Amino acid sequence: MNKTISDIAQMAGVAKSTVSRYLNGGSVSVKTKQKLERITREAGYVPNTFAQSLKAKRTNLIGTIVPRLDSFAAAQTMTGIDEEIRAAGGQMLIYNAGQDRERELEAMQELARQKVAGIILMPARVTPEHLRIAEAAGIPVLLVGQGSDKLHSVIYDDHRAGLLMGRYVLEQGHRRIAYLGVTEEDEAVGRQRKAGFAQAVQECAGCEVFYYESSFKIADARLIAERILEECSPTLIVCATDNIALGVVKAAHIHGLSIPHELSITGFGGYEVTEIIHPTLTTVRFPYFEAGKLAARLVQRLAAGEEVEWQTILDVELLRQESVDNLNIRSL
Amino acid sequence: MNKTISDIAQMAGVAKSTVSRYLNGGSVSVKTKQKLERITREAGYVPNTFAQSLKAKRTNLIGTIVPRLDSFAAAQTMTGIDEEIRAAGGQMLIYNAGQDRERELEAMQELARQKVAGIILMPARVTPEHLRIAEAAGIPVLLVGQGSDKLHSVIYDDHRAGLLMGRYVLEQGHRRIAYLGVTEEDEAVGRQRKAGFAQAVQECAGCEVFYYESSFKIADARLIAERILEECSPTLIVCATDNIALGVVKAAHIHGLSIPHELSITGFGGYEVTEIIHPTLTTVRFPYFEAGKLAARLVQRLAAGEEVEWQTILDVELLRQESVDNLNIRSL
DNA sequence: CTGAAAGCGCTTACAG
DNA sequence: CTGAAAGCGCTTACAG
Repeated sequence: MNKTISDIAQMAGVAKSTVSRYLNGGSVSVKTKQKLERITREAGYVPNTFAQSLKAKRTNLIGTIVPRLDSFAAAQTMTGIDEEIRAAGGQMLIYNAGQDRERELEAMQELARQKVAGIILMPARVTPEHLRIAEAAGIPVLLVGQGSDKLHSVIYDDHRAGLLMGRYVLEQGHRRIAYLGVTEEDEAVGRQRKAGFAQAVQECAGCEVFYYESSFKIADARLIAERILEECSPTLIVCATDNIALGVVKAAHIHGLSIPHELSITGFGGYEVTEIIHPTLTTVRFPYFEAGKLAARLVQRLAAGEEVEWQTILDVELLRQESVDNLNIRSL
Repeated sequence: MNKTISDIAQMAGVAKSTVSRYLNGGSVSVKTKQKLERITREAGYVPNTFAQSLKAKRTNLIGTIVPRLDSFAAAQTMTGIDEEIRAAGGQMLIYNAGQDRERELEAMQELARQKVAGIILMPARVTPEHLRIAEAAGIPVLLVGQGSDKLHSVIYDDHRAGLLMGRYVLEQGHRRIAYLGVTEEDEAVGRQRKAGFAQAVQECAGCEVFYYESSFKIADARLIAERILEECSPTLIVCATDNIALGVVKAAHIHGLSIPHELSITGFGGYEVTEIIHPTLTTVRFPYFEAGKLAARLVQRLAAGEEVEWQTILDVELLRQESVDNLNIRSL
């Protein structure tokens, strides 16, 4: 029922190859061009993508592997990737790894098998298997959010994010602080943010910091927050992500602690919800959307065989909102 | 560099067709089966999906068209669809329509062209063009969230949602209420929710309701909330979605109104954030994830040529949380 | 159970 | 500028 290139060729009285050339912008006489233009339009011709890909051995698909579909960061990044790829006439194929490393690796193989032009990966951690599969895939693999010395990447300046936040809260006079981080297996979120924060602390005398660890889940963060409040009564809890901060905010409300006067709280991420809640959450904005757009551009250039910068570090921005008390003013 | 079926055939000393039959579970002798098993494994053979699809004229891809990637409802639905399709050995191809009807229609055509096995569509509104394209596509199209008398659908009981919420807030003694809805072009969210609410109001004497309209955006809702507060000072604002409710909550905070004592607020949706904010938001839970799973099952059955129920209505559940004041108790 | 052959719809050198 | 031919990797009747 769908017209093929042969049908068109027959209707136009030319050879299939001429139609193909016309379709792909090859050299065709003005006359046949006009004729073909009319006929393909009238016949409602649409090329069969499988046949095209089978022959050309490539697609305009970019595979995107996300840890989960329902996270602010993933959604923003996907939106950015999609926008950019669509503008270039391509298409984004999303693979949900469900926060499971095995599925992440499977996804890479599956996408390679489908001959996507490139893969954008948002891993929690880059393992040797990732590198092995990426190499075997034979197509460009670009990392977002985590770096690697073997793969191209777009990353955030997590260290600076931690530093900015650390300096800011110290400026505000906080000296008894809990840092609620995540596993150091996560280089970006677990190590770098914490290291940046720790550096700020080192620059300042007489500051006491208590380090804790949570998963990325709001509910888990909330439980640990309860323990923190019991164990060390800080004036401030610095949380490694906005979601963790939300869990801590929840715990504070349940304990009847007023934010920021009885407990200050900060996050990292710049999720939309941080501006919605009351008080608004002081955090560091990460340019997820921009990272997605950039990643899409880079992976497309890699797919085209172009040279591309090895690693791009995107800048972050401190968002001073309402959830941090200024202890200097108070003590005046 | 990738092995083909011919390579395998040659290595095994059999014909290509035998290899193909083995791969597709056709009748092969135990002996050749074992041989082929070993050889395909050792050679790391992976079939070329394009060649398969070209020949078989079908894929195991299900296209999903979402209005946006970064919404709670869309994310939950996609996660459900993905989980179910993956379990069945298929794959989900996501298309982001960016809340643009034109792009939604284009996406349908594009997916049809790619010979996906079926399309799951989450439209804001079903137009005649949708129906025309769906028919021309020649593949099953299933709607989620909006019904139609021409297409299969999975919908929510929006009318009952409105009714449950209406009855509940009236029970709590509210008699001066603002309803902040959305355009009636949206049959489900705009018309049905409001109609259910209006029915509850009709069952109750002496209740005054002021109807307003907003877009789906938090910022817009916030602006309209300001107007509502000035114009009619209700004890309660019923919002057509949780996001709209968040905008109203924000406006209340800015005006220094305490929730729920000075202003009660409700939403619809059951977004995760409603349990995070303080006070928690009274809302109606919509089973987005379950809808996604069901939609995936149904569209796959349709793709297999099976008979499927025309429309499935999923039930909703009132979540009584903290954002509605009980005026009865107070007046005692 | 197995093989030879045709063909899915397209692209790409190669002649002319 | 145009056409005939080969081939991408697979599946599917059809014989045997």
